[in-house]
Amino acid sequence: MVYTEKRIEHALRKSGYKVTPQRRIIINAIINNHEHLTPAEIHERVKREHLGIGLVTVYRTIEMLAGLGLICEMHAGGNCRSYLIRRPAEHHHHLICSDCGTVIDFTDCDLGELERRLAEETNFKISGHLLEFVGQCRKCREKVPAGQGVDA
Amino acid sequence: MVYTEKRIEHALRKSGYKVTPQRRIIINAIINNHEHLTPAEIHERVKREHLGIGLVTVYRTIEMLAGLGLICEMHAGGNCRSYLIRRPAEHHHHLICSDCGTVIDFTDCDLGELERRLAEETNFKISGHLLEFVGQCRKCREKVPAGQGVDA
DNA sequence: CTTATAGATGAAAATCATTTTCAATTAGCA
DNA sequence: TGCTAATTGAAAATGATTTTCATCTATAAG
Repeated sequence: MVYTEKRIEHALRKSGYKVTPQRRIIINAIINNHEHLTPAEIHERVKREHLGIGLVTVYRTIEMLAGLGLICEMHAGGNCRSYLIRRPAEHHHHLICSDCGTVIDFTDCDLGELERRLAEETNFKISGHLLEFVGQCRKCREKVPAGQGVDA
Repeated sequence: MVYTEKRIEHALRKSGYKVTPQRRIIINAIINNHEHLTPAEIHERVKREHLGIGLVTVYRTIEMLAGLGLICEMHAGGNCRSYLIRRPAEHHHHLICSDCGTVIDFTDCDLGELERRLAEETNFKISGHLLEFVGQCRKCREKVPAGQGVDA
């Protein structure tokens, strides 16, 4: 299932939110981008279309969209600043290039067995998980002269 | 392998860092704590022993320790503020209670097969991964009257 | 045991991300 | 069309983190 502008607008209305031009522009900026963006980066892009949109509105819209599960956050390697990524809320994971930041999504993680065991051992009711692989994409690997070890 | 004060001090010296009383106190505060702490929380605890230690020094020490791989960061659920956790840099993962914040570590993740396949499919050189389960621990589950759905 | 010095410290200021406040505006229902 | 609650943007407030800089100190060298 792919999130189109229409579908998102419908979801907003269904939850009692108004569909404003600002929100439309912000949503489109996120939809039309295949990388993860910080709120500031989204604001950057959004301003190209409509100078007046304030960063505050970006924050507010992001919060709303995240609350509805229409976008999701990501946590790239070392630094922890929360990045946002355009993506349906479906279950998926990221493979991130530590050099250039390229993100590849994948869906199959096959953690059911581990989750079951953990739940049993710890008495937790597990509601979800975050799985991200970090590495170096081919392009970046070809750039550097020799291998550098990274540890996680 | 458990990180003792001695071992950590040795690691610092080996890397050319000086071992100061402040650093000792900060390291001990982190070692003697089994929960993840924010820099501010570490500062809290550290001040009990030595009023003079500044938050700045906590930040600087944390950065140094993280750089040496002696402590690690964690990324708890929704909000992304970087938490620090006392733990050897050995490979391990977290199971986090979304209500009370309790963290349980586990080491076996069995992602080798998936990692191999991803590497092959994407041409990435994968250097590590982040895996965190989120759920509700028994105590917190018993507190609430009925089940509330959480999605990840 | 001194001494010299690079590295470390702490206070204050600077920076940067995020949130709050509030008056003006507007989407969408009646 | 008009009403009203929701939304917006500017500015201020807040909070976390980093930088600056003068002072201090761990430690290597003598």
